[in-house]
Amino acid sequence: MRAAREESVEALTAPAEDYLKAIYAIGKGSGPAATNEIAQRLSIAPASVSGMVRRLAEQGLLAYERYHGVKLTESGRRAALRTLRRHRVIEAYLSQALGYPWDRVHHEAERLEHAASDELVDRMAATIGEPEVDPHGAPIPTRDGSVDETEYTSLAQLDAGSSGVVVRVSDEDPEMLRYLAELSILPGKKVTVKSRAPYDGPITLSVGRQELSIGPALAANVLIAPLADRGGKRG
Amino acid sequence: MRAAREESVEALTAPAEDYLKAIYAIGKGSGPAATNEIAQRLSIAPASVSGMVRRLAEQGLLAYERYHGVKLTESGRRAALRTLRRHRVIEAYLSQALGYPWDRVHHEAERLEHAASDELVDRMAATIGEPEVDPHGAPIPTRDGSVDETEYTSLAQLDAGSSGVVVRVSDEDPEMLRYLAELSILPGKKVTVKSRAPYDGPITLSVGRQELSIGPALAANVLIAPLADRGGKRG
DNA sequence: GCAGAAAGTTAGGCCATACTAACTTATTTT
DNA sequence: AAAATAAGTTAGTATGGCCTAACTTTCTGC
Repeated sequence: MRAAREESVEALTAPAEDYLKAIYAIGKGSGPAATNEIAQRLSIAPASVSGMVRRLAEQGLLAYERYHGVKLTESGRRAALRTLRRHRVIEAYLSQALGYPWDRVHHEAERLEHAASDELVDRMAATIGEPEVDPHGAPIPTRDGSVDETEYTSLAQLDAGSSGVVVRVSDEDPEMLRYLAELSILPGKKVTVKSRAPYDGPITLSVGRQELSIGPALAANVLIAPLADRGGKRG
Repeated sequence: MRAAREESVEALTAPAEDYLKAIYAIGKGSGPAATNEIAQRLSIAPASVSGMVRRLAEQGLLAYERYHGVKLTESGRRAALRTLRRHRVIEAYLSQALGYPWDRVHHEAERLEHAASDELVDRMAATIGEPEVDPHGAPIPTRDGSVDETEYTSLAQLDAGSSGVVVRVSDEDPEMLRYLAELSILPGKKVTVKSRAPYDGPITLSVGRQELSIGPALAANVLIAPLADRGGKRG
């Protein structure tokens, strides 16, 4: 068995790190990822994915079976989490230490995550008090590669009458983030679903003292930790 | 004349930025740079430089005459200064805001300078009070592209009996930086040359209360703003 | 002013990463 | 289970950035 030789510690290129992150996100850490899905997430042609995936598999980062998608190996998973940690620590640092607006930290972190050393990232984390989540509520992997992988319900799935605390919003679309901030739908806020119109209609909810209505597409981007039903209509 | 089309605002690649920085450093901002010198500074083969230099010239960043070296165009100079500003602001920020050790800020900044946005760099600069020099004493270009290009004397050129203030030390060699720090030869310190042994022999100087001897190779890496001669032996 | 040395360039490769077009395999539908 | 569709791969090409080897130009020393 000489496979171990392939897993040498060459530094990963920026595109390689992006592939691993994408595959991690698609498979929620351990599941398989389809070629087309990777391509779509990275905005590249599916044909390009085949080639890159082969190279990453040769490096021992992916388990790849032709025509059947890929999965991260243990070493691939570690690499993905390392990048994810960098990304999220950088986001948190930009936001907390430099007053960077929350709708733009993601974009900046996308580039910095490939350039920042682990030492820098650790110093950033220490400086802002070892945060556990990034500004959008995404959990920050620890130095040794563990993460909270709890899966939350999205606001779009919450029944009328239910309440919950916003734990996380998706981070990529600046415009959406600005809108959510305007509505004060932010991590930590308590929301209650008042009603849901049928046929993918608007969802009415209360956040703090406000009452507002949002579409299901937006609601799907808001993850919730449900609270006990406050005893209203059910099912 | 359609040459202007070539000068479009495509983002520069990291290697391109490195070439421009090197050419700037060699030509002190405006002079010509020889192929071999660029190659040496970037640790690549001279043949590789020819190719890259052609591409950069096509983009309007360099004035290139085959067999006669290159010079930065105005647009190339601006690009070089933009990168230099990023580099030095990042160094200053790492040092002041994150307690990064001064012998390692250069290395970290070398990668971050290609990834950090102008906005980030401006925020960093603002956060640490718009510094004018980096931790090694190198002047930081302003947002609008001006720099102090004063040329200082090196400690190796200072006559016995002369004094001066250390304004800058070269930043690339961590070991050297640690040694200089140990000797307390740091920007801002006053030094006086006590004596110089002939045939490139050691230079004896006083720094604060200490008296010490260094070789000319090291002394050449320390730039000095001379003070009035304190009236000793001359010539 | 010419020979040899030094400097610089071209030629021909290589690798990573992307692309399109054409083909193959897998899945779904009927 | 055959046909249609979707998903995935291969083939061939491009580009940026690097390499070595071989060639050309420029400079230097007599």
